[in-house]
Amino acid sequence: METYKQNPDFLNIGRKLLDWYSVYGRDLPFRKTKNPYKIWICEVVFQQTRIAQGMSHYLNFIERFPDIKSLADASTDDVLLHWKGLGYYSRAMNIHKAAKQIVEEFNGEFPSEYRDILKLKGIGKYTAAAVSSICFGGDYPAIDGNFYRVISRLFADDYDISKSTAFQYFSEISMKIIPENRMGDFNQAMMDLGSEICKPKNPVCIICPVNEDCLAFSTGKTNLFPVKNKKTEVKDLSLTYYFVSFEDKFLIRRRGTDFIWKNLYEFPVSVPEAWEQYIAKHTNVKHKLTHRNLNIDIYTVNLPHQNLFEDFASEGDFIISSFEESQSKSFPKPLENYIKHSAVGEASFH
DNA sequence: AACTCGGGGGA
DNA sequence: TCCCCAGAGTT
Repeated sequence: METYKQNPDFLNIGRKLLDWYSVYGRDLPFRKTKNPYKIWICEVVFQQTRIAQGMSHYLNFIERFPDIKSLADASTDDVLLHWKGLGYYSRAMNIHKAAKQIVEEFNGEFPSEYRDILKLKGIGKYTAAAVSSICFGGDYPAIDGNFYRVISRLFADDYDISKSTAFQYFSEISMKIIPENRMGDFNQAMMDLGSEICKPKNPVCIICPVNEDCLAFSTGKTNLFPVKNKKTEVKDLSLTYYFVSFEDKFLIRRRGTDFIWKNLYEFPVSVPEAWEQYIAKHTNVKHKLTHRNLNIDIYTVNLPHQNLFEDFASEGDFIISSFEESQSKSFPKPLENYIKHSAVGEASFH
């Protein structure tokens, strides 16, 4: 579809968006700074994450790790702890690695060139463009979900945004409507318009600053854009855990770097058959993720002797943890919830 | 180019 | 239920 090429005034659309942003832009904590470290962290926190959901994590993260060096010097557990419950945990590991990368390769100073920013672990085209444009005046459009939606509706463009070529496609279109030297503000204007006005469902077109220019609106077809053909399959996943405890301690172990919940902690996934007699309770936890329906069985194992507990721990390389100690580690959400509501957890509250 | 990685919220 | 959210890494 070539409709957008017939639009009479691309630049005027960009100016309207900037004017709207200067008045109605959201007042967010990271809007008051051009500190590339803070902009970087916020961009990664809010990848595939709503502002309301990630805000407390962002604030806590920045408070605990106020600069690149403090992050580079931190432990894996400490970094993951501040990412606890946020999901997509490789983001935290990548941020940690990138901080070390900046210390080693860029003398501890956040790189100012787009190409250098792009070299950092966990920073892709979108985040590099956002940091570059907001902090260093780089001329790169930050093409994200908001961007796809706004542009595809403006020009009623049915290009499939789930295709890997969509980034390049929408990048070229967007360059036609962006005023010179205002890329940072423009990128943030797109984010706010997409979040507040041009929402995925029920967009508030009546107060949109560019509704006169929007082909999807004028034809009453905003619900048809953007076009996204790829459908994600939801799979079932069953897990079994054993909450092995003795007095107020229980066993935990760090997960591997494969599959889900990379580097987070979990309970033992098996116990000796002879321990059948010590299984006291069975809890079934159902947990929904984006691409998975989780079905988790958790068996409570109360051991009668401390030596059984300690032998099993040392053989299986488990950590004997108290409730308090577990609070300094990052668990998958359903296991976190289980610990919180377990007898061990409740006992520790009193 | 397709697949994988969490969790929460809105409709 | 289904879809989406300030996407990136791996294969």
